[in-house]
Amino acid sequence: MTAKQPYHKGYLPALLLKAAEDELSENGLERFSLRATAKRAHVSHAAPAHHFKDMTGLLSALGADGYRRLIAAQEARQAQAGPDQVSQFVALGLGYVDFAEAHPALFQLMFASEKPDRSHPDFAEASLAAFAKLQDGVNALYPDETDQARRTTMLMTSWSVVHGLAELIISGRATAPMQLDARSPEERDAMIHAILMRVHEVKG
Amino acid sequence: MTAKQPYHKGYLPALLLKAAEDELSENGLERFSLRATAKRAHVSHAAPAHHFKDMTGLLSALGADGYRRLIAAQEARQAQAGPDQVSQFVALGLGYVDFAEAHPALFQLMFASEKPDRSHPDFAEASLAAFAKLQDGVNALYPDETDQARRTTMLMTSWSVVHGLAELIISGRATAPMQLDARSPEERDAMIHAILMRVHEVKG
DNA sequence: AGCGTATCTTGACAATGTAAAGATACAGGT
DNA sequence: ACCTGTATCTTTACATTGTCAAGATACGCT
Repeated sequence: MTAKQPYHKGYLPALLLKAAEDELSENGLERFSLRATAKRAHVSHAAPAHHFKDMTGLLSALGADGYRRLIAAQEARQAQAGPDQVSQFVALGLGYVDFAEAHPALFQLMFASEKPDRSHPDFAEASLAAFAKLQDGVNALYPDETDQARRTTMLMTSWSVVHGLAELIISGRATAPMQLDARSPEERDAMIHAILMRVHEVKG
Repeated sequence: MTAKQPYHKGYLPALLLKAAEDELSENGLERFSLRATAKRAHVSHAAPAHHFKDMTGLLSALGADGYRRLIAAQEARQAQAGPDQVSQFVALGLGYVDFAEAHPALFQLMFASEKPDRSHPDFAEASLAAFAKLQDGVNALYPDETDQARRTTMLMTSWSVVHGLAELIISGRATAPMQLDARSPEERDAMIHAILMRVHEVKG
């Protein structure tokens, strides 16, 4: 029984995903390193390749998990929102920004990066589910006979304003010029609420 | 007179910036390489350091130039728009999206990257000028007695929707799910126009 | 013409992602 | 119990990257 433990014990994939996310949170997406991730998981630098082929494979799995947690963040907001369709729809936007603020680097990986493989089954399925949820939320706001082109336009508009707000916040573009960080969470939520309702011309 | 030309001739900084932008356009921001940029400019890999200290220095200069060209794209739209303040404001948004579509990687470098040094004088001045232009456009829409908090909210909203649209387009997130690329430029412009006017409650 | 500085090249270094080969653990059959 | 094959992990190696230091060349100035 020697003191050195030559091999790793435990379920490595989950440990690597956790290590990768910690690495992302601390160093950001642009300084992400596969070897540093392996080191953080107390494994050799080539160990990840046996579970996720590439760095692409690891980041694809991590991104897929991110989409599932994005949906969870939205559902958390929906759970504490009013039952009407407008409140439920606004909750989608609030959860979207919540997630981006809580996991900025992961958010960038999911939406603005070419590192993950978007055709990877796990990633594609998860991202489509998140998109479908947004699409359903928009459709619920309009009667069945609404023109399809108009639906698409409103979907595009809603997604753009929420996504843009999230991007500007996490990239720091919104902090210095307009002290958005000085606003209280309640003010922020009220602003998102007002914007989305104005975009959709609903009275509330 | 030997055939080999040991040293480079010409004004290197401009050549390097051009090479760096070509490199960005072809490979994207995440695969950008300083050595490849130097090779493209037919210079040794250490030559850029004498004009722009770092890779950070080069990308900061490139980003600053990007902001100046972003303003130019907006002014080009303003030149062919109506003289009223609403049309002039909408032109800012159209030029913003024009620039993002024409130079996606440069756009990401400018807004969503930590590679450039945002405290670099040239970069900071150019980015502030672009922001000020947007700010002036929003302020022109509202009378002088308008509440400052409301001004900030409307600025935030306008920037978010236009920036989000640009991000979703250049990252490819808007193409597959809603065939945005299938829409004609006129339809795209009309959509941006309608969105911005609705956000600002102006009649037109 | 000579000197000093700016500009550019060459060489070296550590860090990175990936592939190949070696080492260890483990399951299943006999 | 033992052997064998496979999965898992490590080690080694390689090409590429950004940065630094040192050497080579060009050019302005006196």
